[in-house]
Formats: sequence, structure tokens, C-alpha cells
Amino acid sequence: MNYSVSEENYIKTIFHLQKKEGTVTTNELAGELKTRPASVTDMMKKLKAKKLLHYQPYQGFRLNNDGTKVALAIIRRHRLWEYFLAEKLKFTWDEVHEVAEELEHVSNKKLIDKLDAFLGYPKNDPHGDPIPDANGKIDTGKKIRLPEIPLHTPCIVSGVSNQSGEILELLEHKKIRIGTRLEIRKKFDFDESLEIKSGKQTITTISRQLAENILITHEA
Amino acid sequence: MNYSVSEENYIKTIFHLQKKEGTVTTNELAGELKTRPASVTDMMKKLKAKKLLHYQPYQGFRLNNDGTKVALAIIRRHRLWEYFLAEKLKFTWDEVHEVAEELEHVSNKKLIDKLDAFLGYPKNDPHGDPIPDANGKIDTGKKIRLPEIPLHTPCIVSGVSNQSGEILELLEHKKIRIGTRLEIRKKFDFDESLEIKSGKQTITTISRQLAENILITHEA
DNA sequence: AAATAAATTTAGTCAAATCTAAAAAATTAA
DNA sequence: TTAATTTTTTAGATTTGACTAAATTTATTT
Ligand SMILES: [Mn+2]
Ligand SMILES: [Mn+2]
Ligand SMILES: [Mn+2]
Ligand SMILES: [Mn+2]
Repeated sequence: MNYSVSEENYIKTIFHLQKKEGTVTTNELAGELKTRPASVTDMMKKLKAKKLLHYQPYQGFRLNNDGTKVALAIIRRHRLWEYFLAEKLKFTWDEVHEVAEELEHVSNKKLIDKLDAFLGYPKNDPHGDPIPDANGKIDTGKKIRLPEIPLHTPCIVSGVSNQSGEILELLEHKKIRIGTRLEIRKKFDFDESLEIKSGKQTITTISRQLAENILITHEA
Repeated sequence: MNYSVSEENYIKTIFHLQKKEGTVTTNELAGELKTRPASVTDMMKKLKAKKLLHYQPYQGFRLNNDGTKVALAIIRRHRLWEYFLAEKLKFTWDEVHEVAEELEHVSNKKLIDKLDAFLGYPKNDPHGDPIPDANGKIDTGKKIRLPEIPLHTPCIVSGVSNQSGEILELLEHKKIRIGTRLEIRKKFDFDESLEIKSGKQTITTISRQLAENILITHEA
């Protein structure tokens, strides 16, 4: 059970894509991995032979139990390294992903479990995404996008669904980060912008585009 | 200037081998890398084409300036990760090498320089070997093996030239580590064993085999 | 229900890194 | 200084993961 960098990248990407639609298509995967559909078909045959996914020609594919376990192990490594990079090495939010893309492929179980302990068993990566534990268990508390929260309902920012430097800059400027307590004060129909109270009663307006990328867990 | 894992392993191994003899042979390298001589010849052609080493068929090879720079960058990554693993993640001495063999190939300059800073710019890895700085400068203070030190001359353990779990166990038991102050009390001609005073006046006997693997820098 | 378009797979190449077996060169011994 | 031995290189295959171009299947339109 040791997979090549290439196989791991396919497995991880299928995992993320299938969360939306259930089943993943050849073109989708090719687009996401910046490769060609023909290459995807080749790899699907190999991963099917390794019994990591369901795949019938022309029918799309979906990870099976074993494939999902492998995916979660990769995601665990990825997110623990992201946490390490942000928390210990002082990388910014938008820089960690690229480096973690490489580190995630160093698959030494003891390394990762010791790293986890060293970091204090963090629950979430710097983008707010949950980190699977050593057994592959992951907190699947569903996240809602900010525009779906009713008026005057206090809530807490738990993630962002876009990890670019641009959104980071904007959120930093508005002092919104993971853990920030928010409340919507007004919703403007004209442009769907929101007036919010954030943290210590600062009031700002945020655009629909921004609001849609802010993820909320419903607690308090 | 980005090299494959395979190229990096060749470059690093040549660097280490050529310290002894100056020039490295095909068989030596094949033996060290557990590959076949024919594969070595292939790779030497490639590295020569990339202008990283001197190589004329049948004449052996030696890294040139550029190749040496690349090697030092790899060694820097390797040793910084070893330090991290031992110091932060509490791996033992003999476990770090294997993991660092993988981590060394993640070649993101910013990652390594930030890791260096996070670790407090360590000078030596857990085996006592010097860590090249961000410019590739490395402390080449020559190390002497313990049997070459004269009687009654205080000296300090600065490394070991064998990194197995077995030697670690023995050194731990005798409470000899890097930084330990030693002095030779007697040399026995019969079996070349040494009676030494180590640290706080503990006196023990160590075998010739062990003594030869203990490296000393001549200071105090 | 054809015809057209889009998605997917197959067929055939290619580059990187390895291997085995055979040939050639260099070294050592007779 | 030949002959035997060792070392190194060449030749030809193989595996992995990617590509292009062509064929095939599925989905959409008339
Ligand atoms: Mn990756
Ligand atoms: Mn993340
Ligand atoms: Mn390596
Ligand atoms: Mn070391």
C-alpha cells in the first residue's frame, strides 16, 4: 500500500470532486489535474486494478472504501503540514497550500503522527478545513455560506472556500479570520451586499462574492 | 534548475563519496545507490549534459562547482529536517535519516530558510554533521577519530561516523553524546581498547570499534 | 430517428529511470 | 607482453506516466 505521487494526486482530487456530484467524470478530473482525458482514463484503469475505486468505462468513477481511506490519509498529511507552515513557520494563509502539495507525499506514518502531536492535535487547517485524525476520522460538520445565515444571528467564521492571496488581503483588512464572531445587520437586495457586525462591534459592508466564500458553522 | 528525486540522490551520493577519494567510480556509486552500473553510466551522461560534473568515459566523475552547490543545498535540507525530527518531533538519532531521505527532496527555498529560522539556525545535525547555511557555506572543521587523540587531552565529542541503532544504544548507555567532554586515560595495546573519563568523572572502557566511530573536534 | 456534437476510450509515441546481456576498455597477473 | 580478470559502457527491453490523433460511445439537437 504505497502509492506514487501521481496516484496520490489523482486519489486526492477525486475525493474532493466527488463531494459535490457523487461521481466524477474524466473531463472534470483532467481539468482539475491539468492533464489530458486520455491520461485520466489510463490512471483510472490502474486505480481500478488496485481496487481503490469503482469504474466502468463511460460511467465515471467514485472512490470505494479503501480509496477513501487513502484519500483521507493524504488530506491529513496535507492539512497538518499546512498548519505547521502557518503556525510554526509563519507562512501566510495563501502560501501554505503550494508547499503542502509537495510535503503531503512524504508518507511516513510515524512522521505524521508525531507531527500531529507536536502541533497539539489541531482540529482544522489554516483555511478552516477539518484535519482527519490518525484513524482517518474527519469532522464533517456541514458548513453554510454566510449569505444563508439569517439576520441578527450570531455565528462564527469557520473557513473560506477560496484560498487566494486576494481574498486573504481583503479578509485581513476587514479583520475577519477563522474564529471571528459575526452577525448580519442588513441584506441589500440591489447587489446582495451585506452589512455585518464583526468581532468587537466593527461594522462593515461586504460584497456578495466575498460573503459566498465565507463559511460558517452554526454554533453560537 | 530543478532536479528529479533520482538526480538529487545521485548528486548527493557523489558528493559524499568524492570526499574520500576525490574521484568516484561507476561501481562505487552503483553499490551505494543499490542500482546497476549501467544505470549509473546513463545518469552520468545526463548530469554531464546538465553541466554538474566532470566525466570522461572510463575516467570516473567528480562534481564541478555547480554540482557541488546543488549537493550542498540537498545536504542542507537533509540535515535541517534531521534536526527538526530529532529536536521537535522527538525522533531518536537512528530514525531521522530515513525520513530525511524523503523530506530532502521537497526543494522550496523559502520553506527551508523559514525552517532554518524556526529551528534557530542550528550548526549541526543530530549526528554532529555540519549544516550548510542558506548560501551553501559549510563548516569544514576536520574531525579526528577518538583513537588519534593523545592521552590526557580533554576533547569534545562532535559526531559519530555510524548512525545505526546499535551504536546509539551503546553510546546512550555509556552516556556519550554530541557535546560530551572526554579524556583518554589509558590505551591498551592488546585489543586497542581505551579507558576514558567522560563527562562528570565517569570512567569506562570502550572498544576499538566504538572509538573509531567517535569523532572529535580538537577544541578544549 | 437521424444527424451532430461532446465526452471518453483506444492506439500508438515518448521521455525518464531502471534492468539484463553483450561488447569494449582498462587493469592485473602470468 | 600476452592472457585473464575486472570495470565500464553500449544495446536493447521494460515500466510509469504523460501526450496526440483517431475511433468509439453517449448525449443533444434538429
Ligand atoms: Mn500533491
Ligand atoms: Mn487547506
Ligand atoms: Mn533521498
Ligand atoms: Mn545526519
